[in-house]
Amino acid sequence: MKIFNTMTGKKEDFIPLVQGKVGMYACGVTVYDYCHIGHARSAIVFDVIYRYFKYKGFDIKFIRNFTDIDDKIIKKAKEENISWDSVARKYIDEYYKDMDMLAIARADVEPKATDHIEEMIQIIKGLIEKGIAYEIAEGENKSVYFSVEKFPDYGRLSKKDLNELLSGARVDVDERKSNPLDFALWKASKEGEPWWDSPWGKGRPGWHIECTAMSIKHLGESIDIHGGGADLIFPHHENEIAQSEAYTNKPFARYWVHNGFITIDKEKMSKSLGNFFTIKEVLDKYDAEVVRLFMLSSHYRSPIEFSEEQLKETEASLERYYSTISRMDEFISQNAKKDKQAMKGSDLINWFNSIVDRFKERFEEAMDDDFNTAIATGNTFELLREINRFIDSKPEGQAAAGAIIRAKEALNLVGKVFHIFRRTPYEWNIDLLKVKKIPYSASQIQEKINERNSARKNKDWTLADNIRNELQEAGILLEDKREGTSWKVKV
RNA sequence: GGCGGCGUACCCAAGUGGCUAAGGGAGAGGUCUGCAAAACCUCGAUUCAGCGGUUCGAAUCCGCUCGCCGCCUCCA
Repeated sequence: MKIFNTMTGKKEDFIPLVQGKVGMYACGVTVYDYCHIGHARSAIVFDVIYRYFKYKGFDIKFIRNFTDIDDKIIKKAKEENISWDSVARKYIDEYYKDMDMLAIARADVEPKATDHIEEMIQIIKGLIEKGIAYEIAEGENKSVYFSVEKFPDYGRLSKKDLNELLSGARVDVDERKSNPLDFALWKASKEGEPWWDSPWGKGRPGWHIECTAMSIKHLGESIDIHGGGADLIFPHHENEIAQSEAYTNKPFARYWVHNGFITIDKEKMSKSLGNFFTIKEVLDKYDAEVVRLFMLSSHYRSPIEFSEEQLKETEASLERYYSTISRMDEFISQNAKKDKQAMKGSDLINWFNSIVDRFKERFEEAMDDDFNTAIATGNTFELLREINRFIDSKPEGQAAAGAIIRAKEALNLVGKVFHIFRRTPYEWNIDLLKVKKIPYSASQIQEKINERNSARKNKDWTLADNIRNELQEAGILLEDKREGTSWKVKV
């Protein structure tokens, strides 16, 4: 297995600290607002990485935290005139609603920063004792800063040179800090702000220290994988490394994994630019599976240009998947009971079986190569074409049905790791009726179909076509087949 | 200004030294069909931003140019 490591800028063989085990930490969200689809991407990427490690038989422990105390949360609380912790609670709830919709698995531990104040204080104390952190008085209380100059490796992850950072510094120059790049481990409480008791009086933790504390507590001093969005590389992850390694004298994380951004009109989606879509907005118009597949159809490190057009294309791809499954199911039910005498096309069946076997191998090859979900999705749609070709060649009998069953299992393998392809074609269409707000229920559609079928029996093509058109205008397509008429939602 | 990345068909997107440059969407033609849909078949980049170079051989490595983006400040 190869993983691209931000630290070295290269793909490296994945060698876990303890054989067969993986400790992985992903930086979660700051809970002060609804999540946007950039958060969704990060969540989906690490969800699939998590599921793939499990699929490969690793015993993985995955931690994803919540930053539940922070300037933005405090600001939001003031604006809405509610307490900071009710802001945090509200957006944690909303986060879970979004993630459940997107079928993101829960991490093994989902810790909150404010549940680890004591651990953070211990680490900060340790850093002060080592002379790497220092205190600054702020009235009755004190703040604590990390001295970047005391950590020689500072800048290694983000490939930044301390002097160059300084010369181009856009950071606030605080005269009391010994270096403008020094960052807060502990912030003295200002009037009206939430606070915790500490050796430095009333205050609250800085942003970066929480991840150090939670990572060490839940996974130990050294872990295998630490990740998050690429915008966390600097300063957040750089600072985490500095504090953690200065404190433990051990390597903090072996592999640094960062997902790329979502862009709108080629620009990074961000709150400040206002060019973002919330997860809720997108899920109001598109099925969650469409969003997952959309994210996975490009490599996790590439930027993804987000647009409705892209989502529609992905929706069409999924439609292709489900309509193929529908054909497969029909084929299986028609052939499963036929005896061996009825078998036709055994060479073809062998050929097809070998394609399916190769597909399974190629799936792992793709995923083993830095989680290349884009290749894997490409392969999946190639397999769909092979399946359709196989069915079109009209093989018959149990062996043919068996081959199709094996192909379905192969698709389920991808579905399991990507956590898509979870429904039956019928369920997919029922859900599409809802998401596309089509004013017909399944039973109403069936009534129309029955009505049309009697018209067809009487060769009343005008009435039959009128019914077809009526449904089509509502977004429903009818398919006449030998076995009868079925319907699906037009995408 | 410093550092990093990207530029592959109409659109999206893999491929990072060597079989015919995956796959999806859109388009054109065909088979099938009462009509349609689906599916399948065929067509579509002699070419990978441009220009040089290395090599028996490059979209893939090196250099330069052009264009775009990100980080350097909170950010998934």
